[in-house]
Amino acid sequence: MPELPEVETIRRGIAPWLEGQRIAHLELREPRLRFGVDTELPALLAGRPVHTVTRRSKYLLLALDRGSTLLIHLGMSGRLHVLPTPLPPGKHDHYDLRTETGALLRYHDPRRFGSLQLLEQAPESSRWLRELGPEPLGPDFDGDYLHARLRGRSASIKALLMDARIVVGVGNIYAQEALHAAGIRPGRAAGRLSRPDCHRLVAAVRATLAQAVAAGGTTLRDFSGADGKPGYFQQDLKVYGRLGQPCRRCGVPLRGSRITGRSSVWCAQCQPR
DNA sequence: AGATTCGCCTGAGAGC
DNA sequence: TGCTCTCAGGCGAATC
Repeated sequence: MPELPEVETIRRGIAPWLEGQRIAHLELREPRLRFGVDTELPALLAGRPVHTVTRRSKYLLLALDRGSTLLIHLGMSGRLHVLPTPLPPGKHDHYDLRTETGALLRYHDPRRFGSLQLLEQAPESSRWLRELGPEPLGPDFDGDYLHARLRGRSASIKALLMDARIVVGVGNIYAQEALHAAGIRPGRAAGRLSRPDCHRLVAAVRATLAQAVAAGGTTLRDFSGADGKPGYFQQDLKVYGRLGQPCRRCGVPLRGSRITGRSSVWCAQCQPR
């Protein structure tokens, strides 16, 4: 389930194979991804250069010529692998992107929640990116900003931490981890967080994500990097998926609940309010 | 406007 | 063994 660290891991893995190369061919075997992939895309992409591979939120942006951008989202089960040698496509291998130097990128996505779209406009003003909040590891995400955005909001802090309009890239795993690290209960009303709470939480979000990026992401079931290797942040998880097990910090059994439809685990002792 | 739920998907695991 | 049920979740759309 790719969140920011997993997408960043993929970006770092594929960028050296794509930047400065030309697209030879897109083989689109299954256009029924999210929103439906334009079946004209192979014709539109053939022969075009890839200048840069960047990330915004959980999107990968391949900057092409003429101001176009190929926008890739991995949904929650998407994987992009660089294949050292061509292999016959398997089930759920929905597209291949081949460069003129022969690099082969293969997209695999059992749940098909991912998307592939060609933008002809500046990506940051597209409907997909324009409403997004700041990058959690960037300079605009700080305690004062978060405090201002949470003021007056009655929804849980966990729900708003996962709201991409407030801050991007934080999904269910890292929201739970950051809240544990900051000592804040996930179900607490966001508007009731003090300014120091917000500073602590921002520091925890940044530290958690940075550690996860350094570890190559979290591999639970199906995530792996562009080289096919799994991440290893899962061994550092303090609360996610550990309902009933002892808190790694204090030993008390971890509690769980459902917050806006998503499972949440926390420590009643380390996260008092 | 804000809060919450639904729907899109398939695979894994539990229970019978 | 094999069926059915539940859960997982990013995120846009729909609903409350």
